[in-house]
Amino acid sequence: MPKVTEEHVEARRRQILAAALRCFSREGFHRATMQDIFRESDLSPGAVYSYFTGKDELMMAIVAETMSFVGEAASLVTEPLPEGRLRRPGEALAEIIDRYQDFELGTVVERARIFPHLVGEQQRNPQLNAAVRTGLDTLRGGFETLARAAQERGELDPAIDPGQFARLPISLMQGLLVQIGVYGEELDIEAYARAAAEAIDRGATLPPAVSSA
Amino acid sequence: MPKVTEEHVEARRRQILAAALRCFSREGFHRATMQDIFRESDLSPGAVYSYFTGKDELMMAIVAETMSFVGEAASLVTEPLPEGRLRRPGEALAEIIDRYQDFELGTVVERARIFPHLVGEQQRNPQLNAAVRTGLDTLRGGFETLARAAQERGELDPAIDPGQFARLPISLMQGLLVQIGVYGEELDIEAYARAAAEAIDRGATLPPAVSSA
Amino acid sequence: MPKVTEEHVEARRRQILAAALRCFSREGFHRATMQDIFRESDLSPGAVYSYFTGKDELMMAIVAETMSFVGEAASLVTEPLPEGRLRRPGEALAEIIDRYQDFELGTVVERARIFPHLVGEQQRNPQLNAAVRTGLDTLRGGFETLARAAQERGELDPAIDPGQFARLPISLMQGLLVQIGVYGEELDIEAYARAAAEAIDRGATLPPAVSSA
Amino acid sequence: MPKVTEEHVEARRRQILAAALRCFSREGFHRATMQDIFRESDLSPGAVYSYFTGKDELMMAIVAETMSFVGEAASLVTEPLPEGRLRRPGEALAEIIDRYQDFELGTVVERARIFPHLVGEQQRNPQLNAAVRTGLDTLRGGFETLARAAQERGELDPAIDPGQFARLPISLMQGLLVQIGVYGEELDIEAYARAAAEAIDRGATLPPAVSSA
DNA sequence: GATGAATGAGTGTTCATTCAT
DNA sequence: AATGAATGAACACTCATTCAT
Repeated sequence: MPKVTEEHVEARRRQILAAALRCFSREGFHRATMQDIFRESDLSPGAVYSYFTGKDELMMAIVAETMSFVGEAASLVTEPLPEGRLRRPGEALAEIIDRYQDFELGTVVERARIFPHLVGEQQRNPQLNAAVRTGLDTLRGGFETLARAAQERGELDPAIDPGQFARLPISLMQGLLVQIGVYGEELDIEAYARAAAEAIDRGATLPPAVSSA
Repeated sequence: MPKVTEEHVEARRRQILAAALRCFSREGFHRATMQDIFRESDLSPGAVYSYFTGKDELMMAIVAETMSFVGEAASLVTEPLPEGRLRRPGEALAEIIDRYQDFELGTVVERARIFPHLVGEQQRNPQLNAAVRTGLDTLRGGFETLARAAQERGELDPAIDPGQFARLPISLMQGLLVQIGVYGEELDIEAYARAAAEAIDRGATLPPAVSSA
Repeated sequence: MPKVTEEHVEARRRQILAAALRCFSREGFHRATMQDIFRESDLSPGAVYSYFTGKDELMMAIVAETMSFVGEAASLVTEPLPEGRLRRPGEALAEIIDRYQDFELGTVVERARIFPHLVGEQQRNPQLNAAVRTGLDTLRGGFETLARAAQERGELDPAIDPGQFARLPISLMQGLLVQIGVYGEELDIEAYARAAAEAIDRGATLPPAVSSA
Repeated sequence: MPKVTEEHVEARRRQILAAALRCFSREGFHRATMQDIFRESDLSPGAVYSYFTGKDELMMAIVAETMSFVGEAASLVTEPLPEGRLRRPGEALAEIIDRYQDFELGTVVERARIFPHLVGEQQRNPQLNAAVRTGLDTLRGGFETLARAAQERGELDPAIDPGQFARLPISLMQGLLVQIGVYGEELDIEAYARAAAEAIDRGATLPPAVSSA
């Protein structure tokens, strides 16, 4: 029965990763101990080590899971809406934030609190840095495309440099994560998303009034 | 000659803090070892320990120095310009970014790379979290004041919630730091500052054209 | 099988305590290093630290074991003999010395060589000092009781102050330990015990014979 | 002026030794730090190191000073009284205790509290052990001589083994030091000395009354 | 002579990992 | 497959000692 076993293996890996996420998000990658993870997962050292080669692999698995969100976000950004048009940049940002809340791994606050540790790790791991750059570049490229399209539609000031502009929604996402890390559950993510989308699409929200004139 | 000694002490402390900043920003607070700092500072363990009580104090000194920038930024935000008017929010953001580059401690990239480690630390240290919250709340309050003033001057859409809006320039600063962490020297901070200021003040840049009409 | 595990734990703790006793008795509490104890116990640092929280606990465990002898001695002193009478003070002292040799922890010489280190520790640790005082006060109280009883039986000069007198058998025990520390195996403990008992009970053993003459 | 300098040197050495005694007696030889001694002596490291080669020499100087008391005691024991007779053993013990209180080095309690540290040191330093043995053997030899003389004078039970008996006054001195270490100033040394002398000379104090009859 | 900043070997302790059961 | 006792390299930190001033 390879299938049953495989499912079991996958379940165990999930159980361990969930425990690792909680520990890493609470203490950081380097301060969390394997003991913490053994305790949090209710598993013995031997058990954990039979599913992962060690702490590094656990870290990287958490990192990969988190980064998969960036990839998902990047593909979401440039995907046309059902009605055929591309999203406005702020609209895309709001949707990314929305999806972030439904992401499967742990809770929103836990995921947000992993973020600075991921950045810290990426700063000292060239391989990881390369992966992050690629992900961010793709995402930024997507927002740049949306910005150009919005400019073409007359929804965004044509004087704006779309390449620089495209960094801003990314920053607003990153800043959101940092602020969730600070304020926890108290932060109103929906309100933030609306304000952020508005600010990014501001040039866009007015012209409709103009074009109706 | 107390002056000479005091200067010497201060110089040594600077030397050690600079080394600590480099180490912490490269490796993170918990991964950087005291040995790293001894090596980086060209000082022996005993020497370092005669100026600081230990790793924690070194961390906290770096944290405090970094946080002092938040305080400085907060007071800058609400300070009226020479001509008497308050800055527009984006204008204030651009100036904060500007000042950040002139901050005395280490290089811009080193300071930026400390940022995620500071966030990670603050997430698990309630005392530090309280300090960060206070700092961010003050800064946000400042931006909120600027936003209201801009609305009163007719430069910002009155439909905007100034409380939520005020989070955005802060996010744009935080996102900038994260992106410097990723892209290092390659990131064009000036261009980012211009784009960020524009986006925040967008409602403001158009009306002049409108009012001139 | 919790029993097996519990036995194993207890055995390991004994093994470590025995090693610690040898090290502490040879080098003193503060000069003995944990490395010494790892070597002496044939255990790794991690193993030792999984049974004891650190050097302090090891010290205190040795101290407690040693002090338990004082408690045992105190209760022995005032316990009536099978034939119903109380011991003469010197008799009680001899029995205490006797029991000391059968005490379970380490060898007689090792235990004796711990003694000055225990005294040194007690001199700078108020909590330990309080415990030692209590123990000694009880023991002295016991000898005082025996002295009064001997006086009543006409075996001890009634001019003697029993409170002061009661310090002397304690000193003879302490002095024995110090001299074992100096002379090691060469010291004839039995002969010492006989001489000490005689000296303490002298008023008791001779005068009856003399006065009857 | 070699004389002035020599005096100065001697004064400085005294000052340092006094500080060292206080530190060692408070913390023990191995727990007291050189920093403690610099602070206690109001001298800089360099100053202390120009009078003593290091901590070991300081320890040995304190030890020597303490041991010189043993030598003094030994010669006192066998020295005939002005009236020509030898002291009774208990009489000699009382006088030793008396002299101990007038000893020049530090206070009585400080000297007493050095004692266990000295014993601890002697247990691990063969050279020091040899010196202590020699001192104690001489002292014991002295008491043995007094005991034999007392037996010859009919003041001490001839059945007593003078060799073993001679250990007892030494133990009573050692026990006194230990108990001063425990009880500090509260211990009534005079009362202890009287009780101890009586116990040692017990056979002696009664017969004179008998023989005079 | 005197100072005290500096050294660096050595301390107590932790924790990722292994492997006999 | 699973356990958890055990390992040992690496860590933060201390302190006896030196030496440029």
